[in-house]
Amino acid sequence: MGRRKIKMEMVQDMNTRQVTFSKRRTGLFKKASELATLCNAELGIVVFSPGGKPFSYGKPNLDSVAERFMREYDDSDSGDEEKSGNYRPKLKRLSERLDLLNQEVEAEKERGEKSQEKLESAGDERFKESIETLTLDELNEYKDRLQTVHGRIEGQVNHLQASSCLMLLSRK
Amino acid sequence: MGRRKIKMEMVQDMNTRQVTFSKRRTGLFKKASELATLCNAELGIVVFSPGGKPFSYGKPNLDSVAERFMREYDDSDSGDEEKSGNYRPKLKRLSERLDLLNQEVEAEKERGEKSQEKLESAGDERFKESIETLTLDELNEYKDRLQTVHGRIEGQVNHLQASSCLMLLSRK
DNA sequence: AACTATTTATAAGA
DNA sequence: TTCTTATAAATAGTT
Repeated sequence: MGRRKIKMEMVQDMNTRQVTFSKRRTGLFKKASELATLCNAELGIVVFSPGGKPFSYGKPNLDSVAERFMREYDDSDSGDEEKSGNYRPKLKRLSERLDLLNQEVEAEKERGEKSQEKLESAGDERFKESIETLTLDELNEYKDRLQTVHGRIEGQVNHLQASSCLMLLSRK
Repeated sequence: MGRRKIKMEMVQDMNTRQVTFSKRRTGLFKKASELATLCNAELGIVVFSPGGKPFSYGKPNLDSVAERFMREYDDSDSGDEEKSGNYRPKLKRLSERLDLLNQEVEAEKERGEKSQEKLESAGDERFKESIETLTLDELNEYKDRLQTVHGRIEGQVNHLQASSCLMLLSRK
């Protein structure tokens, strides 16, 4: 892909290696961006340079999450103990978010069961009552809530995913 | 980079999009592999296909990095009780709860599908009876909307499953 | 940083 | 799906 074909092994010369890294990292992120755009795909990349510096790319928002994570992580640069301790509040926050999600799902389950019951009874005796409006409204409402909850869960899971991936990858 | 230059926007045709995704994902991972090899860099990539399926590449690999990450907490014997005993179980619990959430959403999805079936059968009955055509129109219109919503929810659930796969990848 | 000679990736087509 | 190939794109070595 250049003046000459090169062997697929670590570039020996440090300078050349750094240049190669820089060029190819740019190329990789561009490819990633194109894949994301063309295929409407979500993706995240974290790369550590030979010098150990982290670079990241993400669509839609891994970058911001990565930056935030790195910033928080780098803030505690005064020692190993503090660094290790820094994970706890983060994990606690993740845990709390999951608790909230659990509560939402529980509540939704209950609502769903009630809707289901009403729907079933209405289905059985649909000419005895004016189920057309009742069922429509209630189902509609239920559907909306379901969609909302699912959307929220998706968002939260994406955050969890991004955070946990970055935690893992940035440990080196 | 092919017979023709293409616009950098989402490929409209679903089939073509899938093919493009497959080809370019392969290309991206190859580039990543080369970058890692040539520059002795560590990196991780996670991509979600348009259908929400996860693909990942990592050097050395996401699993081993994850295991090392966990092992560091297991091996920490600083006498700090919070540190030595807490993190791994905590992360594991997060993963497990994520699994549960996934199951909950699956259940919700099923419930929604049953509701739709009921609604459809109700619509059929009404058609047979030829009563209250206005309501029948409303029902059919609603059915269309419901199907749209179902499609969206299904996509979200796929995404959630993909995300939780990632969490599973990073636990152990 | 730019520049090109080449290699590599890939969009269409088979 | 997998292969082929004309063409676009990336990049190794150079300036």
